[in-house]
Amino acid sequence: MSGQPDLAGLDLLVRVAETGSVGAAARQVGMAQPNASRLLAKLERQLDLALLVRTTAGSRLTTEGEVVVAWARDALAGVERVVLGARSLAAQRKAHLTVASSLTVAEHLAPRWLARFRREHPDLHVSLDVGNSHHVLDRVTSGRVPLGFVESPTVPRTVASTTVARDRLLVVVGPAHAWARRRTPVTAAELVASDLVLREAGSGTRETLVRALDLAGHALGEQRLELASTAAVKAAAGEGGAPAVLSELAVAAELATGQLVAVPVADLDLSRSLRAVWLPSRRPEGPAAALVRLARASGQASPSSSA
Amino acid sequence: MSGQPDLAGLDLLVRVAETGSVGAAARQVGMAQPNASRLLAKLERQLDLALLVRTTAGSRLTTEGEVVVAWARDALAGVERVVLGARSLAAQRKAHLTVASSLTVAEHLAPRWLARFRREHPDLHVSLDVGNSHHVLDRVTSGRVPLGFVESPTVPRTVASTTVARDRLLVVVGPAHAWARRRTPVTAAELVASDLVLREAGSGTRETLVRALDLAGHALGEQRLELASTAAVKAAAGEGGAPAVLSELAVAAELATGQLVAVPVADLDLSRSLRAVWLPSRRPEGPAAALVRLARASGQASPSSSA
DNA sequence: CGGGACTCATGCCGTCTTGATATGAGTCAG
DNA sequence: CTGACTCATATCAAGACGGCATGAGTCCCG
Repeated sequence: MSGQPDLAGLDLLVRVAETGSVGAAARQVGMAQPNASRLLAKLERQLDLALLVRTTAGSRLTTEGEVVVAWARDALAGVERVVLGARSLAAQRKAHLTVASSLTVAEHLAPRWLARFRREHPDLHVSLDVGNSHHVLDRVTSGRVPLGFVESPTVPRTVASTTVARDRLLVVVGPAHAWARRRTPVTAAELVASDLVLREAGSGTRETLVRALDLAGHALGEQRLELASTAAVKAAAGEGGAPAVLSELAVAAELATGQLVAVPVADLDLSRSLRAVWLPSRRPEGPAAALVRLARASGQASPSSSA
Repeated sequence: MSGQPDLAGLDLLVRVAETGSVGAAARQVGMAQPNASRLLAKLERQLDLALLVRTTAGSRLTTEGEVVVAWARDALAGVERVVLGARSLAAQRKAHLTVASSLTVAEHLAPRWLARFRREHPDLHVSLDVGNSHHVLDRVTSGRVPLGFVESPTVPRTVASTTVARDRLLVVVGPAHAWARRRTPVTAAELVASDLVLREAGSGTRETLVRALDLAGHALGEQRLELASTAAVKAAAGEGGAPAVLSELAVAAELATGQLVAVPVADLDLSRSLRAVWLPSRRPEGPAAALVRLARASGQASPSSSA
């Protein structure tokens, strides 16, 4: 029924939790108090939950409200990443620091870097210039950007680099696919014989796969289903019965919810490193150096809990 | 400027990425095609980005669009958790399986369980009955719910239990606080002497802290700032200069972005286990057993907090 | 070569939602 | 007891949104 709860409503709710007052929350978002009141009432109606205990001296959360706020914070952080990211894509003009980034990095790592970076340097606009690995290396070597991030297995000798994270390609299928229940690894031969779904040529992920297959003495056939976006590949793999090869970063969420299942693979090395790259003559300094440091820090922060 | 991008717009964008067609995406969400077209145009205007390449034979993503879609999926998953969670809170009436849960579990673990559980059993309505640990144990021992989740350090002998995850309380301060730069551990004595911000009495987190302090031979003074919600505690600790004690699950996101900093603590054991509890006479079976299994599985997966 | 089925965009209209304002009731501190 | 705060309700205009009709372009099949 209630398809989409208002983001403004959730935002408001979180602020009420923080300030203890509907009016104060309304002021924070520049909204008139009566409208805030109405919006919160609507939210409660939509969710069919009593979220707030309104007294004439302020508002307190109910137990349910408390829980919903925690969830809402998470959700709002997610859309904040979209907004911040979109700004970084659009703000080429006003940017003080432009960073070239490959698709995988931009999609899965950059949002957190940007969010954190923004807190440390609120006055600094950083812009994202995203393309494939070739594009990134070109931008860096030509000196048009001081820093880039790529997921290539190797980088040319003309640039300096440091590894900020590791990544691995996974073979995934929908839960209904026969391979989902396989315990013995799939071989490279089986893989090329299957009706694999792929990104179009030029994608770094695809090139990594091709190279790995090549090293194992195999080659992809010509007749493949090629889709325009990672999302389309995921959808095809999940719904339909075809296997796909995607970055583990790209499918982490789907693996967690069981929408996709990872298939063990034999005799193929599908790992690669994500590197920061720069011209040796232009070693990162100041903000750029901070960004690299931050990237490396969040890269290794993934395993379980931190000290 | 562009405060809140429409969720409907992001949803639509993701579906366009999956289907390759604006019209098809519109049909999926039950929206007329012209409106979808208009909404997407508005989204592009708001973000100031060209997301789609519209041909008269369908629509393809631009590079920027591709990236935004990945971010949007994450964000949408976040709000989906809110919606699913809210349903589980509200649906007491129609529920086929009701589970009692403490606040910490409900806030930080339940959303993923619910999302995953929903995929495995789409027809099953599970309802969340959240309260403090005492409440949960009461519901379970009285037989009103077949299963509960608590974060107590111990459980009574009258119930059976299994540990599904571990948790630890952290002392956190805002980045501006003096303790943020401390390398030597804070002692229990320092902690009770500080102007600690706390939840109101009755919170499981607070009781764990009190017990740990008690074991170390300390007691909290009376005059404390008590706030009504975890969100308010976080805000007070982050903005103001006061330290707070919160579950590591609760502050994972803030630690990642640097809004809060964890302070090392000496001579206090602040760890606890999150347990599933049930009556020995009513060992979980079917869906309930599946839920416990699932909880344990995601517990030892990555916290990956993110999204 | 010419339907037919698909793609998308534009223009129009009625409705519903939203924002702004005014006001009243209840609580709390000086 | 007054002033500053809390919240809710009512009202009105402006803007957004949904639905429908239409036109232009592409692709495929007979």
